[in-house]
Amino acid sequence: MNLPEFDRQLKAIANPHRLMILGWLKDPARHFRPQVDGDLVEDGVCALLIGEKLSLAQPTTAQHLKILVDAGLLVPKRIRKWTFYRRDEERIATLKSAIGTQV
Amino acid sequence: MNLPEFDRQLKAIANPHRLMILGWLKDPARHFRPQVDGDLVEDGVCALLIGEKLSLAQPTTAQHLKILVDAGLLVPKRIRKWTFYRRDEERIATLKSAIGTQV
DNA sequence: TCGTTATATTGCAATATTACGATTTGAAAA
DNA sequence: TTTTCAAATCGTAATATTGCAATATAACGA
Repeated sequence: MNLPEFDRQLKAIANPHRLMILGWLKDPARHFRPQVDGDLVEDGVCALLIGEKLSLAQPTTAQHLKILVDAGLLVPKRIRKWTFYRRDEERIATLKSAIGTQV
Repeated sequence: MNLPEFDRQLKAIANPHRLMILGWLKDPARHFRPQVDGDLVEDGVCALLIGEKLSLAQPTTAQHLKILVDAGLLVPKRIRKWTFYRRDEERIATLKSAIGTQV
């Protein structure tokens, strides 16, 4: 893992709101109500529901989600009008492993 | 672990210079020349040597070290004129464990 | 096509972070 | 006591982060 990416990922998780997003997405069905289009687990959670739970303005939520996507920790999936977000468990596992060896 | 402290620790490690400090202090003898007062492993590494390796100005190095100490990841020890820094392996292990469960 | 809904982008303000020079403090040496 | 050296603190500049309002874009529905 190259250092710039590692650093970007560490910065991505070093924020309470983004930590909450990652936590909620571990078990979407437990934290979000069912969606019409897109399965909570298969496709991920709609940005609207995440923003609702964060109690932040829509652009701010979008910004946090972008940081997590750019860090490779979330995968976005556009379905119809919505963008659903789910964890990239493989990248997250790699990050944790890197923290284990490099910190 | 309360969230403010966890967040402070994540922010502390989310910086390339501070990551390097933590990395070097894992095996001080490998990365630093012997010191006159204070054992590299027992007492830790002198701030001067750390700053030298970072190629940063003294106040900047002191600031980085303070952030790591405030996060509980480094332990400072004043001996004579110098302050030596070593890792707090227990706190670091606790942090890694928290990342494992919360990220 | 026109209006509505969901998301993304832009621009901006407030605050935090990172860096440095200058100065102060603390301990030791002259 | 005075000087010297290591570290800490202060003040400040440059940059990054975090938040929001306004606006643009994309996708749908009438």
